[in-house]
Amino acid sequence: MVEIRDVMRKSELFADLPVSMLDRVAEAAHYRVFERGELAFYQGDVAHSWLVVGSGRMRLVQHTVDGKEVTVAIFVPGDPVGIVVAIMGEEYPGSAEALETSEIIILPGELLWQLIHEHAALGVRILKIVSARLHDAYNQIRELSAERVQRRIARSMLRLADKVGIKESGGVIRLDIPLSRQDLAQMNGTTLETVSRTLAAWERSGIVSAGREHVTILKQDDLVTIAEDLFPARSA
Amino acid sequence: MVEIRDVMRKSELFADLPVSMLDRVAEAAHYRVFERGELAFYQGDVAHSWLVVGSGRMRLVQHTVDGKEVTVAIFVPGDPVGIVVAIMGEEYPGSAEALETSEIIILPGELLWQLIHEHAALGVRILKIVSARLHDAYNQIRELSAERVQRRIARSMLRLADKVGIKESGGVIRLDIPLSRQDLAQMNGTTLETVSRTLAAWERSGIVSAGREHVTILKQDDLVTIAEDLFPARSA
DNA sequence: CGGCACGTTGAAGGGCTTCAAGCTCTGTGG
DNA sequence: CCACAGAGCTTGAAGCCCTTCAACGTGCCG
Repeated sequence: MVEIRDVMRKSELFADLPVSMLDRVAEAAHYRVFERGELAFYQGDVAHSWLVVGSGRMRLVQHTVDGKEVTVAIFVPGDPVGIVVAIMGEEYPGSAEALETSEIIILPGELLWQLIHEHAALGVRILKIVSARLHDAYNQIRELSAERVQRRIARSMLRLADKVGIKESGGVIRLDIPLSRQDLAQMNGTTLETVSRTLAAWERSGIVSAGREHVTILKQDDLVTIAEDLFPARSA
Repeated sequence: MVEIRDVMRKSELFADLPVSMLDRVAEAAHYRVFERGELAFYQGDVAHSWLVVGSGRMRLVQHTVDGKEVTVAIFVPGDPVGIVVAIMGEEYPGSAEALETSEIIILPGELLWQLIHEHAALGVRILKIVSARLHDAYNQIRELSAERVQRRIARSMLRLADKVGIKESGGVIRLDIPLSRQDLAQMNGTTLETVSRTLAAWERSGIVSAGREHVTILKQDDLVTIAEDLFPARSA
């Protein structure tokens, strides 16, 4: 079980803030474990509280009118989730779902409102985080608008490598997250069949090694080439 | 020519803030006119300053590796542009381009940094704006991931109606912006030909009236139906 | 060891892109 | 004032990337 203070110390959000402030946050914190597939909050609900991921992974998922699901963001330990809407009392922009068993710290939005007014540096810290997410979102919009599926999948895997990649010997990077074809499809606006075919092709080329809900990057450079380079979608 | 104080009063960002603060902002402000197609800042540049749109329209555009352009956001008078990255001194997430002759107020990022620390409410105000944009971006990601071109175009036109729509008699809404097929294509991740064909179909159904760089919504309800409803992409 | 979720592979088809050719406005200079 | 150039737009045709449907493996777990 994670320690609340420990999570805060390691989080970009709270690191180096006055101890008195951390005390007040820790005091207001609740702790809960979410199992895989459980939702911590629901798209459209009015946000009174927000989360910090203690351990595990969560994703922010949006539902379309015709029942599809789209993953718009992934969160790892230390990341705040739903923080801005909780400050304002607005609606959650998506549902928060645990990708695996996750320890979550639940905090009231109101407290944050007070703390920001007392300590503007905290506001700047939050701005920085939200700004980075907006940046990511814009990049994702560009990719979805203009790029082929294969390239989008390559990019998302490289992003995942940054977030949850574990480096092993020989430049091999294991993605430490349960990652089904369906998950990759939802992150890239495609179907599980297309992901399956793409991964199979990459596997034949020795670029990745893919198992059940699990992917390992063998040749990162080749993946970067696919993601960045300019070849008009030839099949591998 | 717009008055700086006037723009600030009407802007969501500054409205109701202390006069002393507005004074300091106005003092640091520069004024410049950008003609259609001119860029106010460039994707990837380090941000030292940010903008407020005084009059006209600007868009944030990203460039892909293979030379395509993608519009990720549109800004109208009162909107701040590049504000968060300017506070932090990070890189602009895209280039800011004038869609028509626009009066722009240019402000240093550093000043904002100081003001936030003196007056936390300003930070909250910025947070609110950025949060709304992130929300928009997530919605756009969902649409691009899971929805057909026709529906995306319908949605973007409804959004534009909110932003720059001028209501005329009989529920008719004129989009007050130079809007070419190419522009609509770049906002929706498609091609100008597809946009042309879609608009032509809608025109035949009497839903819109489209001219050279100009669109008017005749039947908003029908457009909402296309954007929200669940019909499997039948052609009009 | 059977059930079920995850994954693979094939085949068909369609929405969109791409390429191409020609049209129609709008502004401009002779 | 008119012609012309060029940007914006239309329309057709070809084709392909990707989705969709379908059937069948495969591995995990109770």
